[in-house]
Amino acid sequence: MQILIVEDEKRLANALKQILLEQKYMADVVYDGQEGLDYALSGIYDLIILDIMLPYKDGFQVAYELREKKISTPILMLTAKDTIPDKVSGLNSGADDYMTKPFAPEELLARIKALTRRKGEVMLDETGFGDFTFNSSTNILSKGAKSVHLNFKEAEILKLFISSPDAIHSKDDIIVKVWGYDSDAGSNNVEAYISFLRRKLHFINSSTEIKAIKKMGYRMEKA
Amino acid sequence: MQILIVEDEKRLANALKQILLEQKYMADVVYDGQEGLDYALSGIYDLIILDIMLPYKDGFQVAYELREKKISTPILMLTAKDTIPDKVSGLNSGADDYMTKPFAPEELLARIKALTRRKGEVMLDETGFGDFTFNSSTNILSKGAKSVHLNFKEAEILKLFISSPDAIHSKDDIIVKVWGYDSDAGSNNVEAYISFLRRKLHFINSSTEIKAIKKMGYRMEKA
DNA sequence: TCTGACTTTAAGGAATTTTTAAGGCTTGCC
DNA sequence: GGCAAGCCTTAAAAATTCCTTAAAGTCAGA
Repeated sequence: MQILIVEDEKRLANALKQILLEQKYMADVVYDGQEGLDYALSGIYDLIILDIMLPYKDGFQVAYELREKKISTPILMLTAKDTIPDKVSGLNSGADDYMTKPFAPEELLARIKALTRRKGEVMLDETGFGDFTFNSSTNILSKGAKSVHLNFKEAEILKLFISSPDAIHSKDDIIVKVWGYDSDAGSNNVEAYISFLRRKLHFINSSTEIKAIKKMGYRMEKA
Repeated sequence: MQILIVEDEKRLANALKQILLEQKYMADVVYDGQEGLDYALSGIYDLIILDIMLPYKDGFQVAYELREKKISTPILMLTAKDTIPDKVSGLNSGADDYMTKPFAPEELLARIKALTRRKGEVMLDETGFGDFTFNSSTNILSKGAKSVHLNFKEAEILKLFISSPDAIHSKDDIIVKVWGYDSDAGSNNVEAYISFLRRKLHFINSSTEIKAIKKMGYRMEKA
């Protein structure tokens, strides 16, 4: 997850970067509007944190030009003034959310989460269990040199197991969480996917097992 | 972990409750804002899931009044609209997080976990009697280094004995509770399973005994 | 429209659980 | 001792649950 910070108060900019790094986001910092625009146009960012008061080109202008050029990266505007006019201009110019300074890091993180979630996937990044690692933004499962791509449902199920290790997940549970509460998937759907997952775990030579406990569900276990 | 659901769409409300119950949360459901406020004021909840559009009193208002009254229970707002103004009002009115409908159960659970993490208690389903322990989520019976897996019916019967120690359980009792009211299992079924259980207790070197009391039933006794 | 990735469905076989049934034990009583 | 009643154990049949794979369906992008 790449975040661009465009903020001329260096003190604040660095504090922001610090907060983000602690949360395992990658963050780049630039100090004026023009530079911000140049960087943002690369399109590699997942979110832009954009101050309004900036040298050379203000935040409104940057946001506007970005949208003009069809860059749809979410923008979180920062403003020192808590005035309605500013808010409105911010939203009109293409920002997705705004926040007034000063703000609590908590709030910043909540908003970042909200804005980046919209693109679909959650950003748990690299997690793991036992001897493998799983990158939930690329859905790549790997161990050592070997790796394999998981499709959506495989990934969802794996994330379930990773998120509550040692728990046993019933088929109904898995259906509700992965297929949805009003789906008409049956137990065989789960069985099929468990089978796919096992095959892929085996393919990367992981010794982690997904064990079935009859009438109860499945449980992932380290070797 | 007690959760209050304030949601007027009954279908959704019940689905939510279902999801939560499966995760071993306790959940209460109310269908309008006023009632939601009344319940929440009791302060017994660890989390409140609050819809915005509600009869009598909307979610913003409920959240606001709760915070006014110094109730700091975490609030997870639900909104059908994915608009910035809503998000902002939600956060400003005192919500801790919000989620737009429709949502994946996965996401809901992740957020609940995040919001309630502070009190983070995990429930281990370990019980025991005499010299053995029994994990009722994995159905593993163990003593010291030795352990053995119980199948469904064995586990049900053992749980019966553990739940009311020292009681005498008649065969009819056991049949009703484990096989069901209208089953056609006979006393020999129970005898067979008692036998299986004894063998497994012996296998792990437990000195706990299941004694038969003629014409009456069985009782589990410490050595 | 075709292709390729993903998902669902179906079916046979493997593994485990549950039931059934038959014979053996123990106890108490004649 | 002989017998009956109740309980115990075990093997094997029956039923259920789980596994795997192939084939068919679905859907979005080239």
